[in-house]
Amino acid sequence: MIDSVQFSQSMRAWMDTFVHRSMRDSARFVKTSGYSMPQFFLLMQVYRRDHCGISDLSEQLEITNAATSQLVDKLVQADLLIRTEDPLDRRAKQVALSSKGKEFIAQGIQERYRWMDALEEILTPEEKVKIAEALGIMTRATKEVERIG
Amino acid sequence: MIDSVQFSQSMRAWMDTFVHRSMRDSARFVKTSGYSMPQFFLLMQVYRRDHCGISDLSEQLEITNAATSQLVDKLVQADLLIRTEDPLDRRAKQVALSSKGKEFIAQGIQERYRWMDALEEILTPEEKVKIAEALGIMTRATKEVERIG
DNA sequence: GCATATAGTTAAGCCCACTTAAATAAAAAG
DNA sequence: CTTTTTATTTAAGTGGGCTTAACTATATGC
Repeated sequence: MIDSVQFSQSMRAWMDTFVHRSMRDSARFVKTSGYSMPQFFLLMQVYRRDHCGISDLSEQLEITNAATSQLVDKLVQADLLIRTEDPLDRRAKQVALSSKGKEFIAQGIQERYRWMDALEEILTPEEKVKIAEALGIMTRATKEVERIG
Repeated sequence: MIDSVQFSQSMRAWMDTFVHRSMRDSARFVKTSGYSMPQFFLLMQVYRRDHCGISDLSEQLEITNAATSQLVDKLVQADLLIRTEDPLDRRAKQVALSSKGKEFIAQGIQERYRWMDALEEILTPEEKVKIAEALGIMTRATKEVERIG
């Protein structure tokens, strides 16, 4: 029981600070980049899936196909996305990041990692080992949860 | 050196899954709530600071005072915020969450914690202890970083 | 006390994301 | 081969967030 309480408390405290930080940093990065949040989210989706169709994206982003199509179109025009016909189904389109798009996302992720470097500097080696182990456990567990339910 | 590599890798893997999850969950919650992301962010800011002025919020959200004023006004009308005159400086306003606003934010945070409960169920007691310790270290370190630079 | 700076609001207007409805075109079903 | 379903696009229209510019009201500095 004590384990659970400690776990919950430390987890919540961590989430509060971490979510706030990552949201703020992402928002700042996107704003200075000149692109919009919806555009960024869409690009992140494509990044995570490597390539995908319009309907996939609509489902993930929970917007209509029409909205996705328009959003994608702008990003294609901005040279961040490449849109090609799916050879197996000529109705469908395959969307993928262009090199410019990849670079953009890479920057966004790097931005996200920036403070991690700062964090690393003030941690002792023993602390790092502990954290690495714990995060490994959590990442695996999260994937497990995602898989099950 | 090996510590650092392991630390970085586990940290990045964790951030990837975690940021994605929390962003998606937040977006979904906000969408179903009927309010907008900017409104949600503003409310979260107020929540984090307990109460604050318009200019404070503008600075945090990196938008103009005019935008903040309008956003706040809508949230006051929606009964999520309470706006009062600062007694020490009658030009300034104090903005705080109403009970409805508090409830809304509480829901948002709870949503964020929901998967954590699922996570907890599949972890062993020993794993929980390790994680609690590691997250405690990280939360303190993050605050330290924030304080310094 | 007067000039200036500061906190916030209001108004006008722009842009963008989003929706619905209609259209196109290809695949699947019968 | 015709009908129906599926994937996407286009067009029209709505609403919201944001900015700039102008305005009000209070505080501060000389």
